[in-house]
Amino acid sequence: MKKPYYITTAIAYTSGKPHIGNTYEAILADSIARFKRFEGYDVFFQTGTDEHGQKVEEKAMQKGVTPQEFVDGVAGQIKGIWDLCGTSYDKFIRTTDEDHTVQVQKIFKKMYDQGDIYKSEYEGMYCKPCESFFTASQVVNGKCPDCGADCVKAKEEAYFFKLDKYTKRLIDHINTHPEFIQPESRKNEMMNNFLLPGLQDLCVSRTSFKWGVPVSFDDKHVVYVWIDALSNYITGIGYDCDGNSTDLFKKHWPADLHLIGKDILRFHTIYWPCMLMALDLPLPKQIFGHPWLLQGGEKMSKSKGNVIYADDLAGIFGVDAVRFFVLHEMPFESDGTITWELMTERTNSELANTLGNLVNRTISMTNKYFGGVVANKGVKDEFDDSLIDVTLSSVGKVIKKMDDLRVADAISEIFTVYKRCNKYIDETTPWILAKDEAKKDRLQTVLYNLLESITIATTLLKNFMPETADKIFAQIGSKERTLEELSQFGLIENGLKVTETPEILFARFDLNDVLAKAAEIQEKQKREYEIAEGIVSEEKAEEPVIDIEAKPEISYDDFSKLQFQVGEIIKCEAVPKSKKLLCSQVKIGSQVKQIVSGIKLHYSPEEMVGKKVMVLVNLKPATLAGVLSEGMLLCAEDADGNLALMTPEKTMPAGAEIC
RNA sequence: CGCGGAGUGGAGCAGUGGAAGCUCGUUGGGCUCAUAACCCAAAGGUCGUUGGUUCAAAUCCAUCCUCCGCAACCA
Repeated sequence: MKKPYYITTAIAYTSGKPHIGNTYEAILADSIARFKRFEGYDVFFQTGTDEHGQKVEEKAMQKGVTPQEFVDGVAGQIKGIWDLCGTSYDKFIRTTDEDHTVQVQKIFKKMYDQGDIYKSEYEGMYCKPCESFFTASQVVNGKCPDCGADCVKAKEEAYFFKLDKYTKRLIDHINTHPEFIQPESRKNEMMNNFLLPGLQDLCVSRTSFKWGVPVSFDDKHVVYVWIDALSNYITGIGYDCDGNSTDLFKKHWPADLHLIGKDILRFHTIYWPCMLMALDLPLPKQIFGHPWLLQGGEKMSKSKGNVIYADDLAGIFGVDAVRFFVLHEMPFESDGTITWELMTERTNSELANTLGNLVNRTISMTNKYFGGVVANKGVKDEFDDSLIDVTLSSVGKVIKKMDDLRVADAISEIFTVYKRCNKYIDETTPWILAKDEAKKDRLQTVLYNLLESITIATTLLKNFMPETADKIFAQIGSKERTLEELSQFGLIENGLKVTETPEILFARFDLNDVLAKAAEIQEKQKREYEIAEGIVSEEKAEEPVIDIEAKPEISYDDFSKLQFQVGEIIKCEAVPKSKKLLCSQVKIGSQVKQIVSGIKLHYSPEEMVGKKVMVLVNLKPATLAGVLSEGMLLCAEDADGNLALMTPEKTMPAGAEIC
């Protein structure tokens, strides 16, 4: 029977589109999953989305959609990017999946029943405008770090998970399982910072927002992120709290590898193991906290407009170039860098020059000298052994590197073979052999050896760059090998025919072209961000202008007859039996006027209240739809009839004259 | 003295006690099958500072400097 292998990524939070750093994790996990399959493991690869929480609730409200609609959109976007990048997940779990939420409720209840979870109060600094709690360390001089308002000490009812009960067991486990936390340097961080000083109990429920899994026995509370999100690793493969877990779960738990960002290592190496102990489940075998991919040395952020997205990169360079970059350029322990310049340079040198050109020149020569026919004539030379040795020995080296999760080094080993092939061409000088009819068999053998080496290396490459590998096999006409076959050199059968028209695998990119495209992308991104944050209006760029019929000129005296004032809407309701009318009570100075306006299609009564608007005050009162109107609210109207109330650009008191 | 990580040729990185390496870039040369690609060679580093351990230190210890991350309910 095949040995099982269960690998997961962290589930991505659905607050927005994932950038290349998030995508890196999915691609990294994918390459490991593919390699394990290649090695003959029965692999289950799970990824997905973490969809609950306050931030999602807020973002959804901003957009005017329900949280479910919002996460459906973002989850689709995330899945789309994972798919685009060719991640071969077996399951994409969403924390809003019903089978997941049911289990989360059961897990919570079980922990509560057995005394691991208890009800208490959370005390912290509370900011009223933000409706948020902050820790003492987050608060700046007693002010809210977000909005700057004063924070007050406040209490909130909450459930807590008892961590200290399991701390000692966890410390022992970490000490006796050195491979548990990877890279090892992170282990000390966790031990010294958190475990050894002693753990505070973990807050596992909230009452301040609603978008979460409800606590089944206390509907004021929703399950807070940890129990909800972390348990995806077991619910996704069919864990059941009541003992009816699926065969899939029995086969694959404990997980072989949780692949996560280093920023959430604490949750995975401390909270998650404690939770598993409470459920009496074995701990995952290994947790790998990978470093971050940084844009030009700094963290990516939307407001800086320097976020690089996988789909933008793939649009220019192609999916496999992106996979190659993130897999090959990331250091093992420290953060890696991605810039458009680096991406261009790497793609040109490694992919276009070393690999693409090698395949292209080899096929070209085979066509030129032998009409595309491949054959091993067995005429050896002094250079052959070294080529064969480098090729065959690469297999073991790649496996060794992958065992240590050294993906970047594994890819380097494969490229060592391609480079050796290029050197072999120079050593054997096929173009000189071709001039001598007597050396034809030698020439054909040289080309055979090249194609054989390329086939072997590309079989390994397929785990990291699946599309490219398939293209190469298609062009050569050879087939990918099994792991067992990789111990032999010379499996291509005589008579194989390469393609007559080799396509360029990777075109070289001109840096200036790339930078121009990048600038375009970043400009667009910045604009989208500003629109989303309401900094600029959507129509700002290329805004259509409107021409209206000109009215006769008036004198200043004519103008001064009109009295405009700022009015504050203190009450507003729809006018019954009317399609368009809203009736507002408008505070102007010390008096309140009733004004009816035809803006119901554009403003709801609720959003009207509190607005400061421009009012024509001395208009003769009139009755509209049976309701008295003592003035007029001024609006701008565009060609489509959309209305926008005129409001003062700075805060002004009700009654201020507009002149 | 909060905790942790990092500092290696122009750039990006490997290298945890025993003759300073890799890729890119630069310079020179070779070659012409190929995507101005490929191959060879050279230049370029007091391995952050200062001290210590050792026959031997980029590597271990100490000190200092600089940068970065984390600091516990911001997912």
